[in-house]
Amino acid sequence: MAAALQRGLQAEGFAVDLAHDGEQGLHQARHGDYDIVVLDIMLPRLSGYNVCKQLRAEENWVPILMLSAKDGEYDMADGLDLGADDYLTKPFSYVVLVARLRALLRRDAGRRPAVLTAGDLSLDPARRKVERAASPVELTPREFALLEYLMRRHDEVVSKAEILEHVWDTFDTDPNVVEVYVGYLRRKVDVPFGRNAIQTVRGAGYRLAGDGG
Amino acid sequence: MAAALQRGLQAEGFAVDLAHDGEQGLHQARHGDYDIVVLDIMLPRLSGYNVCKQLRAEENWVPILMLSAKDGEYDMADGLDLGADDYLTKPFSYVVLVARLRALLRRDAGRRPAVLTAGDLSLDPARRKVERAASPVELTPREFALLEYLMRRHDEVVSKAEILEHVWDTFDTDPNVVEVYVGYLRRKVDVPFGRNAIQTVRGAGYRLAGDGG
DNA sequence: CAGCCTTCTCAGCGAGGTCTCAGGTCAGGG
DNA sequence: CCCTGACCTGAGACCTCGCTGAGAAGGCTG
Repeated sequence: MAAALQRGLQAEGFAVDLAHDGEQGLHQARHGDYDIVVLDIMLPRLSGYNVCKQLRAEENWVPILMLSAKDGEYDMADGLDLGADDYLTKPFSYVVLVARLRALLRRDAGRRPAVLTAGDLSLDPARRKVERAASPVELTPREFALLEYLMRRHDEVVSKAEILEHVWDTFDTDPNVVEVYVGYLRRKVDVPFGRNAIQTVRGAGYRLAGDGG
Repeated sequence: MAAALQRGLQAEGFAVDLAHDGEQGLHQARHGDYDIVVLDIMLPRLSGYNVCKQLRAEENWVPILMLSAKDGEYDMADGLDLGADDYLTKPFSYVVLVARLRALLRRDAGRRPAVLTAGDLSLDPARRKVERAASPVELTPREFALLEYLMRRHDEVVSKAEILEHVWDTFDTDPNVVEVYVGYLRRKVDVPFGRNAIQTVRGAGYRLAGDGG
């Protein structure tokens, strides 16, 4: 049945990966950056039930649509309690499945956080969180705005005038304040990690290395 | 009354179908793909009570708002136990009805679990109950609304302006009132338990830690 | 009407963030 | 090798932001 679904969904325009047992599926879900997971309860090696539980325990919030036989050991309430986002019992209509998938994808499209990255440096504008090599970094609002601007233009050389305009919203301020804040940033995201992501381009401005320095 | 409601809601921009008895309503709910169902308890042929029960038994999770006379055979707890998502007793204000409908639609846009959690902090919107580490916490309506909003957006930084818009339904109020209520909340859900779930992000707003602080 | 609860305003305070300044360091050109 | 201009940085003044206690206003209940 999985193969049939795969062909059908691919014809629908989805890109589909298939896992043949729970362990493989869990591994793929962890590392594959999927938009959605379709999870059968009855799986070899590790039940869909446990795959779902495990993913949620790891704070992986990928949308999950569960499938199960009607009289299975687990019922819909269990599935939803475990953190599944939707649930279908066999036999289900293929059309219904696709409709539910689209609904889940639509729902999630709006919430998907746009996280900026440069090497092992990441910045999440919505959560206002910055991480270097998976450890959190605390920034003040001004520092955060500056880093966000540099990351949005990573690999480009950005002049102090541009920075003043976009981060400070002025143009006739002493550019030294930019130098000062670049210094603050370096001491928080580069120096403690032995990196050099924020580079000075003498006479031109600064460049944030796209590979994180 | 049903016809009056239909006209009012249509004026409000909703598309409304009307059923004249329980059996017809059940049939329409089954096949109509509605965003929400408003269900009177007292119906000819099949009570609203039984319509709700039947739909849930069929694993139809369309949001249901129940209406009933004040001293009816069934009370609010019965309705909620049956799987209704919200409940109004007659006489009710039309404005309140619309507000609840919108709240249900909004809530269901994410088909989230009925109970919001963040670590050992939990909030049940339907039952208006909050618990920290399994012990109940008493909140005023305003405090509850604020916590609910923060929990729906846990881990995100939420600005005072957003909070004012969604919890106070204004945008040009002195943001200090938010600070005051955040203070109240902390003294009820964080301080007595030695937690720090509600974090200040200076210059940006507040963040409710997803793991409960 | 009295008492209680809730909401909201206000003003003071203290921590933390921003920015200026001056002196130090460094790169590049003559 | 020295000069010059660009950049870096430590120190500190200033001031904004957020927290809090006090209390007024309004509503609900008994």
